[in-house]
Amino acid sequence: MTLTDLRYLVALARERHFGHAAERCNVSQPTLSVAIKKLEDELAVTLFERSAADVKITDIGARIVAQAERVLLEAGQIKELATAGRDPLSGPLKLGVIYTIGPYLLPHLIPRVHGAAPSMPLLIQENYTARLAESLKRGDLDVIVVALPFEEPGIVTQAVYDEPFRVLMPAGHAWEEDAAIPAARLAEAPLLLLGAGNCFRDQVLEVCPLCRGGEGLQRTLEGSSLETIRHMVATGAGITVLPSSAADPLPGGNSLLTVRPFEAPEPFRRIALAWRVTYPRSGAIDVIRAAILGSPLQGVRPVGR
Amino acid sequence: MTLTDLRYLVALARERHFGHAAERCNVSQPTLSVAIKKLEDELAVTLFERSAADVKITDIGARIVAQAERVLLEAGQIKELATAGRDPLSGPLKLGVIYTIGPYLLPHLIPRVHGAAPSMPLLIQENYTARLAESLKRGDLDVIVVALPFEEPGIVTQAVYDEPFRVLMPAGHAWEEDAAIPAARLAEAPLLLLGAGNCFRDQVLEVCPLCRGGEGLQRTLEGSSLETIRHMVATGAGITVLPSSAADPLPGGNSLLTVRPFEAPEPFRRIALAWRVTYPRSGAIDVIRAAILGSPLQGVRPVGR
DNA sequence: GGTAGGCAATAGTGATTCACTATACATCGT
DNA sequence: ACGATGTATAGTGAATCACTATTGCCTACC
Repeated sequence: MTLTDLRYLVALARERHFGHAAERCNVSQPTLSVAIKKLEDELAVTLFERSAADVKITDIGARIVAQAERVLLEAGQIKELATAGRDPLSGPLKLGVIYTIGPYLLPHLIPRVHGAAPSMPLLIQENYTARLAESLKRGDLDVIVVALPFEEPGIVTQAVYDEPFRVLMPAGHAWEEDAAIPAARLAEAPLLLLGAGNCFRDQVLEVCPLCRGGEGLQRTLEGSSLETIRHMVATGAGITVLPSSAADPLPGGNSLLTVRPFEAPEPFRRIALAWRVTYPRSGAIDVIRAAILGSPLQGVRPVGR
Repeated sequence: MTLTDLRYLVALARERHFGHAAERCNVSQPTLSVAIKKLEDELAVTLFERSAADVKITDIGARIVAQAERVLLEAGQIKELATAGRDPLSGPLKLGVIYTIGPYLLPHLIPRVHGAAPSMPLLIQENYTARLAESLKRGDLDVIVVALPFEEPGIVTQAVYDEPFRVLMPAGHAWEEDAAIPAARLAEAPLLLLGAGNCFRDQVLEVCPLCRGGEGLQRTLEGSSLETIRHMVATGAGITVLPSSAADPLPGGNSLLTVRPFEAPEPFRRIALAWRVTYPRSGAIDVIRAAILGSPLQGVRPVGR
């Protein structure tokens, strides 16, 4: 029993004439005749009473035809689903973003994606890189925004932008005098840091290897966020390092804080998109990338593909 | 897209492993692999993300699998319908009976059929032979009970029983003296007859060709029934001829009427079943025949097949 | 960092199925 | 009886299906 057979069946039930039904199905009369006979044999049921005068459907035949119509209808739905799903910009996209990017990127990203792909709702999760990687591999996420380096088997990455680091200090801080801060100087002040698991913490410590050893001068704030740290800096609890997208928008409305760039070579992080090599909706990824690059993230430098 | 393809599809969605899914479908891994690829090409959609680690279903894939399961479910219903419909004794049987048999046969027939085939309800229509023939050919009826001769293209008949005719007269009638009545004598009395269209009318007139010419001696009662004629005979309006199944049960409880057989050669009618040659439920016809023969129709003689 | 093992994809082949043309067969109406 | 109409059957070629054998790829292990 194939779907073609069922199509022949309902055609014959409608036309009540083998020749006409065959014509409607664009096949020869014997083809349809044989197919119907095969169906009857397979089901061990007489579906039609054939006579020279006309073709009559049996009771059981009528019931089976009705069921066949249902089958064909449902099968047609498959094609419709496929057509609707062929557009990579249709259907939800599960996006993961690390904690230190989400709050600064998403407010810009979401409306842009919605504008470019209105029928692609974003399902967003913020988390640590490691967790995002897990979810991505499991298939719980489709695309993630992380900082490089990021190497995982079966995962491909594409750099999107570089983002320089800034030093954030309370207004009136001694370093305010300097236009740029040397990285090594971080070891001299109480440095507020995110908890372990945040890749940004590690990147900051890489900028200033002395900090790791300089006992007591850096304070780790477990379960915290850059925003919390910023408030703490404002209260004079210490200084910190922020990515430019988080730091640069600040001075305007916040006179309690001062932002300074690092001295060259300016430390920075490279932000990238990552997805499974096998992920088929590359068009969706392009939209995400474009939306990120279209977002007004201060201080960032796009990375050519 | 075939139903087999869809079966492979849902198996793979369940197993998430080409080899296991193939095994479950009793085919080789390449077979399933190719089939899935063919489906994806046909639908122009990626249904699964394949990687060495595992097989992930895409969003659109999951929706299509759900739809495929619906299709397979409905297709399975076809087989169930066929299995249920394979029994010729299941499903309603549309039975037609001529007016001059119905009232005497059906009260016996119906319970017997119900006993022999409880899941075969009878849909009964009483009518003239010509109307029954029309309905039978159109397919509005499946089997009819008629008097022979009955010849129609595409229709086969099977004699079931012979039924002698009787003379019915009011009690005290002059002919009461005789044990048997010669057919020719019918022309001598006011003969009450059914209207045109009733085959029994014609058969009675054939018994006594003189009656047709003997003007005024026979009266035609249009739109009447044997029962009405019987009442009229009881009131002395004339005599009539009845089939034995209608006449023989009478004398017991009706002292106003007298029944006499004809002289040999006893006129009779041959009652038969008729159905389309193409009608597939021969088992149902056998049940009807057996039920008729099992009915206590007085005076009738079964006709061997 | 090389290698073995697991897994899906591909190649190549044979069997089955599908659909065609030509024709036979059945029935009905003239 | 014969022609018209309509379905079934025969016979053939093409397409599809499913198989075995093999390749290619990735991962994980040593």
